[in-house]
Amino acid sequence: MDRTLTIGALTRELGVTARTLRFWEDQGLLEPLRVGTKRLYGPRERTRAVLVLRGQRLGFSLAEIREIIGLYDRPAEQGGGEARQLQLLLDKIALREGELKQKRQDIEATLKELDGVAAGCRDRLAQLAARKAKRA
Amino acid sequence: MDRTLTIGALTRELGVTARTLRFWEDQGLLEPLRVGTKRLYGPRERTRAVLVLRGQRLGFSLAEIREIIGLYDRPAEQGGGEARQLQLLLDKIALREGELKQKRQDIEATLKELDGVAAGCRDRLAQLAARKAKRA
DNA sequence: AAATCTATTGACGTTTACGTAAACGTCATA
DNA sequence: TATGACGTTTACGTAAACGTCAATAGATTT
Repeated sequence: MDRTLTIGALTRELGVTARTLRFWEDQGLLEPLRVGTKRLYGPRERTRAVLVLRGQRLGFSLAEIREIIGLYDRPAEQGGGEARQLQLLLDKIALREGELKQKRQDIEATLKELDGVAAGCRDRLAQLAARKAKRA
Repeated sequence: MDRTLTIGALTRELGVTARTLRFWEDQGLLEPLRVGTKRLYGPRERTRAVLVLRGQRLGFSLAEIREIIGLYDRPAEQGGGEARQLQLLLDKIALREGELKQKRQDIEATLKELDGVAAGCRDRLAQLAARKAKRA
C-alpha cells in the first residue's frame, strides 16, 4: 500500500482540477515527486493541498497561504541566530492570528445579524399561520 | 448637521478610494443620492459600505456580498405569496450561515495549529535562554 | 494494432476588483 | 483670473487564479 497518489487521484479526492494542482506547484505551494515526467503526491503534499483549500475558504490569496503554510516549516537556522529567527516567526504568527481573530469577529457579527433577520421571518410566518388558523 | 457625506469624506473614513466606491455602485451595492452630478452618501450607504468591507475580509466576492446584504432588505411581497418568499429567505440565510460556520471552523483549526507552532517556538527559546544562563 | 486513458507542457482566454490616466466641470481662495 | 481641491465620465490596464484548448507521449484495454 503506497501512500502516494497520482494527480488524477488527488483531483478526485480534493475536488479540484489537475490544472489547479499544477498551478499551485508553479506558485511554490506543492512540490510533488517526479517519476519520469509524472507527478506523485505523498502525504505531505496532500496535507498541504488541504491547507491551501482551507486558506482559500478563509479568503487568503495563494501568496498569503504560501506564507502561512511556511510558518509550519521550521526556520532551518539560516542567518541571524536561531533566537532571532524564532522571534521573527513568533511575530509573523501573531500577525496571522490577529487577522484570523478579526475574521472570527466579522463572522460572529454577521451570524448575529442574519439570525436577527431569520427571527423576524419566523415571527412573520407565525403571524401568517395564526391568521390562517383563525380563518378556519 | 447633515448626516450625508461626500465621496471624499467617505473614502477617508473607510480607507478606500473613490474609484472603489463608484465601482461598488456600478455593481449595485450602493446607491448614493445625486445632487447635480455629485454623489451624496447617507447613513444607509455608509452602513452598506461597512458591510461590504466586512464581507471582503471574509473572502466573499462582491456578487456574494450583494446577495448577503440583500437578505437584510425585506422581500417586498413580489410574487408567490409572502409565506413562500419568507421561506425562501430563510433558506438562503441558512445557506449563508452554513458557509460562515464552516469558515469559523477553519479559523479555529488554523488558530490551534498556529498556537502549536508558537508554543514550540517559545519552548525552544526557553531552551536557548537556559543554555545561555548556564554559560554565564 | 487501434483505441482509450491518463498524463505532460505551452499558450491564450476569462473573471474579479479595482488602478490609472485623460479630459472635463465647479467652486473657493489667493 | 488663475490655481488648487474636489468631483465627474470614459476607457484602457492589471494581478490573481485558474479554464480551456492544442499537441504530444506513455500505459492499458480491446
